Amino acid sequence: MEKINITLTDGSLKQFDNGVTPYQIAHSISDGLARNVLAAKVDDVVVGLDFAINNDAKVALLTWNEEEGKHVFWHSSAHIMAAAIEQLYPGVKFGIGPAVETGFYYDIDFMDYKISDTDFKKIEDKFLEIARSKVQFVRKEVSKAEALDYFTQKGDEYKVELINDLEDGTITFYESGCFTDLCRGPHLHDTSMIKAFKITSIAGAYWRGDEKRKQLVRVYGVSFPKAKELADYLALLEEAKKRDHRKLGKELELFMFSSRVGVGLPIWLPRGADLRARLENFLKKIQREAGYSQVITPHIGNVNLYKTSGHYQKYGQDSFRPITTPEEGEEYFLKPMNCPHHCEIYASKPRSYKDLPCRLAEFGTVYRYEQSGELHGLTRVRSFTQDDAHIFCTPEQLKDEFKGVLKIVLRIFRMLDFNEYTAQISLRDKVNRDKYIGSEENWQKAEQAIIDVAEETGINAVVEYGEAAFYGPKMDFMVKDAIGRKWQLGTIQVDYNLPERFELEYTGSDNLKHRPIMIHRAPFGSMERFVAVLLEHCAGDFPLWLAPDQFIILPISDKYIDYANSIKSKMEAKELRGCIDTRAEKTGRKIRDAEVKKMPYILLVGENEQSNGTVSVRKHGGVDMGTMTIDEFIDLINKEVEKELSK
RNA sequence: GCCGUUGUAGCUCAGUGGUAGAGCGCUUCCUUGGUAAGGAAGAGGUCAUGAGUUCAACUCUCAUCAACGGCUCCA
Repeated sequence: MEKINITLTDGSLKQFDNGVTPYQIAHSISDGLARNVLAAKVDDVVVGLDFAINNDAKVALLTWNEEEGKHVFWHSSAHIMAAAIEQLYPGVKFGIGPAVETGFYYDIDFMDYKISDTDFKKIEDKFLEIARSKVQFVRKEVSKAEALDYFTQKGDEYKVELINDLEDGTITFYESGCFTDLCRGPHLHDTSMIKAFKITSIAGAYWRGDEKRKQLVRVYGVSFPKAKELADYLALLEEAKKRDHRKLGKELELFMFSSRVGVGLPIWLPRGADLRARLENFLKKIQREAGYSQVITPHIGNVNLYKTSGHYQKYGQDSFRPITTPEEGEEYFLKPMNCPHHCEIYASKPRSYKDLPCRLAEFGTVYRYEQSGELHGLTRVRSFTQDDAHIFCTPEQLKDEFKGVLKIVLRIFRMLDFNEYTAQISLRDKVNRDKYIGSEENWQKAEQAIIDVAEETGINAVVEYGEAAFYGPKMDFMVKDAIGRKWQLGTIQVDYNLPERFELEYTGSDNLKHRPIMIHRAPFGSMERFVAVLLEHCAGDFPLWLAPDQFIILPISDKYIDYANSIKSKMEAKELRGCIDTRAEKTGRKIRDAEVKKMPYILLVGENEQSNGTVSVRKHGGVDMGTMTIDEFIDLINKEVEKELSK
């Protein structure tokens, strides 16, 4: 028998008979691995365990510990869930059923069946019944005609539609018991490893994501090789709920909503407004140092402004209705973006190349209509404040300007310990380039500049082709919230369109008129979303420089309230902020309440402290830092804030 | 906007076809205390809103509004 060379992930080389399967390889290594292996990657292609390897190859065995292993596991689970549902609801039709980040879903047309969470239990039971019976996944290559024939007969028009889009000769079915599905695979060998399953939610989902087509029922599920892992996962979800910014925002009295004010319109309460102001002031300071000028523009703008910018044509119909003046019938729009206003500022006087770059910054509140079902706490609202700025520069300056912006973004992320962000560079479609405005030369220059800057800065950015806006390439920053949803925060966008539309110019050294390039940028993205994500990130334990209260003073008894007041005044004179718990409660109680309120420093004052002019310091979390003078404590806070700000 | 779930005291939640309950919080009083809950009393609710069924609706039905989980869209 002919031998082939298999390179394993640890770099070791082993010889096997030609036609060896990943399962056999796993088995040759250890019984344990053979029991746990879910799928394999052969030369970077994920395959099933029965895949016959016919030439020298790199093989990685995938277990539950690998994302790709989990995905195969979940994808197979999706099939079993579909099988369970088909048995319980004969005649339903199936759309697609992929694995997702955590678990999987299947889009199903339930025909006349009504389905709700009361049905979950029986589907789960049926699922486990099938899984326990150790059903094998059998791969079958079929011709397009056969495939179409099968699903036409079954009456599943969704699968027929999918098959019609496929090339003949590449179509495979997977059979698991009596359920046959169109599927590229790969799959588990059999269902015996799927030990736990739960339907997590159901939702409507348009067929092929198209609002105009039929809405199917998307059934979300998650499965695990061990029952305990399911329990752990559910516990983790419970834990994550405690970090939810909507819950924390209410508890810490940072912001609120009122349906009487209007849905999706956040209201910042005093403590939240103060916190936001600290963030804004911090960024203003950085921007001042980086040569930005602060501007302020109105919350509405004449409809013609947005006709010039193009926003009206694109968003006019899907936005708040225009505001009209009673006498003249002029139309105004609530500002959906700040850029048109800033373009007007740029255009307000002649500019020389010596004036560039011109950096105009504004914490500009914008208003956008979002569908009611889309609103979500502070992360998706109808009125929000962008930490916006527009940089007008020459093509030569683009790269440095981009780099300058990126530095600000990264500094903010570093300071707030946002280590798990993802950066995405969005470039033009590689093939279809008709839809992009701006010269080929400028685009190339800008795209290259972004790539170079990312490299020089050492950030780990994913490049996505075809994701650029029609007006220019961009770089976005995404951060996950407590439940794992991704939100876009910062963005840096190059724009050739608006300078064109507003006919912006500068006089070059050649005494000719040139068109500047514009960069839109918002390091936070929006103050609302940023604070939401920050709140979830730190679970309400804000860094000291941001915390609404930096300390709370707990008098041991009301004999020491006067002393507490004198300390508070001293600290306020040094621009530290805090409060006093004057309730007639025992110290243990006051400490507990202060801990629950996430007070960074708890200062106990009683007889000892009063007679010595000191405070007893306890840090949030229970660390006793001993007794110190008030000046020492002020110094302690200042040093900590300084350290945080210099990260 | 669409699909599904939910809506009872400031918060977290019980509850029943015969016009409401707990814990926490709040108010008052007692207690004046040393590193995560001292004691007692009291106030507080058109049971989201509107219609319908019924002798009777917080409970059943429908509609509306809002919140929550998704879908299309986006900071």
